[in-house]
Amino acid sequence: MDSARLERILAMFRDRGGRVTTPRRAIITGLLESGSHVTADELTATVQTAHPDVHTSTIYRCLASLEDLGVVDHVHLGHGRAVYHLSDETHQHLVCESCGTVVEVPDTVFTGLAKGIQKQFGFMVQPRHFAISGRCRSCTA
Amino acid sequence: MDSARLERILAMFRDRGGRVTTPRRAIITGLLESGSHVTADELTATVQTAHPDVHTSTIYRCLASLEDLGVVDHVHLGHGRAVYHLSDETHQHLVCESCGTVVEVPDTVFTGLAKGIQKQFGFMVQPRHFAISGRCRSCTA
DNA sequence: TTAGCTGCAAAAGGTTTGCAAATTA
DNA sequence: TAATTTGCAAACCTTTTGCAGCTAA
Repeated sequence: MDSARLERILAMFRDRGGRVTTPRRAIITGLLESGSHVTADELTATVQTAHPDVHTSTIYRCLASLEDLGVVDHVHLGHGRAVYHLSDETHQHLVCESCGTVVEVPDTVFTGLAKGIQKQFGFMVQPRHFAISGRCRSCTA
Repeated sequence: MDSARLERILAMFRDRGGRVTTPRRAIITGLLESGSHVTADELTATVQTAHPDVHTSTIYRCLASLEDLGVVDHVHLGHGRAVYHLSDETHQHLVCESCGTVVEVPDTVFTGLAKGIQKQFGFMVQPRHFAISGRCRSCTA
C-alpha cells in the first residue's frame, strides 16, 4: 500500500533513537490498511493474521509510542473501548447511543462551537479524544 | 438538605412497584449532597461514612435504576471512569486533557452545533454522555 | 407472603506493568 | 555491546453478574 508512508513513520522512530522492529512494521502496516478507525483488539487481530506472535501488550505499547510521535490519536466511542486512527484524518465521531452507529463528520462542523467556547470560557476545544453522543437518523424516527 | 426532593425521588420508586430501602435513601441523599458530579467511587465513599455496609455493587445498581427513572445521568470524563449527576442540571462538561480540570458550560452553547449537525447529518446530538476534550485556559498559555 | 433488593464473591472487559529474554543499532 | 523492544503472565480499574439471604410492601 503506502509503503513510503510506512517508511516515513519508521524513520520517526529511528530519529528518536528508537528501533525499527518487525512488530512495529506490522502494526503500522495494519493501521495504514485499516479503515478510518480501529480498536486495539481489531488491530491485534489484523496484525496476528501475518504475525501470530505479536502480543496485545505490544500493540498497546506501539500505539502509545505512535501517539507520542503525533502519528496516531485515540477516541473514546463509548463505555470502555477506544478506537485509534491516523491523526491526519481530521474528522469527529458521532456515536448513536441507541444502536452504536458511528457517523464521521468533518472537523469544520465544530469550528463555530470551538470559537464560542474559546471566547466565553477560555477553553480550547479539541474534541478528538471523545465522541459526541446522540441519536442517529434511523433511531430518531 | 432537600428532603422534599429525596421523598419525591423515593416516591418514583414506589410508583413503579419498587421498594424504598435504607441503601437507596443513603445513596440519593449522597447524590443530593454532592456537588455537580461524582464518580461511583466517590459516592460509595460518601455513603459508606454513614452506612459502611452498602456495597459498591448496590451503588451501581441504584445509579442504574435512577438513570432509568430519568433522575440521574452519567458522563464519561475520561479513560475509564464516569461521573454521575442529577439530570436536571443541564450543563455540559469540558475536560482538560492536560490537567483534568472540568469546566461546566450551559447546554445552550451547543444548540447551534446541534442544529447544524441535525440538518446536515440527521443526527440528533445529545452530548450528555460524553465530555468534550480540549485544553483549559491555564494549560493553553 | 413474595417480589424486589442487598451483600458478597467472583467475573468481565479493556488496558497496563514487571521482568527476563530477544533484538536492534 | 548497550539500550530498546518484546512476549508472557499477572495486575489493575471500573463495572457487572450470579446467587442465596434479607426485607419492604
